[in-house]
Amino acid sequence: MATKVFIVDDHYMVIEGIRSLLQNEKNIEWVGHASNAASCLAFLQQQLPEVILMDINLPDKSGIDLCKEVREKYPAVFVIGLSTFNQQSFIQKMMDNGASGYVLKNATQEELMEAIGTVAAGKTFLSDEAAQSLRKNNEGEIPVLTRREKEVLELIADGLTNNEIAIKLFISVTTVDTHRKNLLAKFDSRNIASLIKAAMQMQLL
Amino acid sequence: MATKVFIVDDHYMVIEGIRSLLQNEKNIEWVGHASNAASCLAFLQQQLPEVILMDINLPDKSGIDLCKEVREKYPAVFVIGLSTFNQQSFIQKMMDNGASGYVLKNATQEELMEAIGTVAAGKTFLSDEAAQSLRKNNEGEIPVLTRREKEVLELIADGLTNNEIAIKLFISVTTVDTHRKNLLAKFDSRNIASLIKAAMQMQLL
DNA sequence: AAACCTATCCCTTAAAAACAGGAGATTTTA
DNA sequence: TAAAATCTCCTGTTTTTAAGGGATAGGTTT
Repeated sequence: MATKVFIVDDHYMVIEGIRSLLQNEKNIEWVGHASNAASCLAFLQQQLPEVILMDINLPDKSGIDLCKEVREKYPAVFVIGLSTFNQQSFIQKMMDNGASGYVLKNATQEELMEAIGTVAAGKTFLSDEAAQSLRKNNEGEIPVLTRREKEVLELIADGLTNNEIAIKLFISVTTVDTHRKNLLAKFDSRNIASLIKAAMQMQLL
Repeated sequence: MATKVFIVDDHYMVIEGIRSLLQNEKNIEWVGHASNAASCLAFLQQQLPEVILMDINLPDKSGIDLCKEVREKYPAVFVIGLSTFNQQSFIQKMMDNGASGYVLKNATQEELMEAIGTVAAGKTFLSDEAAQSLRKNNEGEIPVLTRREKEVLELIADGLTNNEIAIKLFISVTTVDTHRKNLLAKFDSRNIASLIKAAMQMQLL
């Protein structure tokens, strides 16, 4: 029986590329594609594929969030993350949110087929580079930030001083300072400059 | 006569996608593809296409640099930038380095065909989104930094204090301070936090 | 030769951030 | 419900930045 595969990617060229890679495979059934999270969810109400190839970068919602939502609503559907970047932070987050695999967009047809097969069988597939990336990064993990910390971080990155942030959030300057302190600790940064750089690299800003 | 088209992109899926989009077009002749800058340059020594679709992100060299090199060596070859990001800084740099057009990877077949046709005729093609992005960004242009300023900027982003930077570069703290001052002015930033964010967005770090 | 860029150095002052350490109140979660 | 997490606020001290001013010297371009 053919594995039913669905694609979510906002790049037409990538969808075409995957379609072209899979179209002659007999044990793959292409059930459709979506270019954003909303139409993906709409599709799933009608029909359930066995595997979803999901881009990390979607226009309306990040693939990381979409992955979580899909896995909660339809536990039988397996998700393979799909990304241009070989960035540990993304991979980590996708796997944390229930993805069964991760494939880079420079994957070959063989690798893609292997990934789909492995994941459809309920196992985990990580492309070589992605696996490497996961392994080596014990340090450099993405800190878990609270809502307030994220808010403060964004305002800091926008150039506001503690005082201005305090006014904006209706809290005391000392509180802002505490959040700043905790941010520095969580990122293991010496000062705001390196903190902002790290946060940007981790796509937190 | 068919337009000879060559692709440089490190993502196999994208190459497949473009190939699939163009394969039934009679006025397009697919002359080959490369997945990095080096093999692109090697190919050009053998055969010259009329149009190169060039990814911005290549493993060995940025598309921005490759574009410049190709245009200098082979002025008859027109380059269309190809990118996932609709980021003004990239577009700007590509055009500055002699690209004749810029297309996003979510372009449709029609848009891609139009781009190739326009560029092959010696004109400029910018996809709608890219054009918008170029227009609105008179402000937010990338500052021109001196060698020293770049050095200092990087050290600041790495979390060093002025004092540490001074020691590292064998210059006075006041000099570091001057560079910092000039950086803030060039980026029109209020403080280092927003400066680092801006620099990261412009891919200067 | 004059104009310009770059890098270097100096001063002052006020504001801001970093560091240290504690502590009460409210949610979340196990 | 009890423990943990989160948000809140405090008092200090020390270090670093920001922002203003100005100056000199070497090199490049025009």
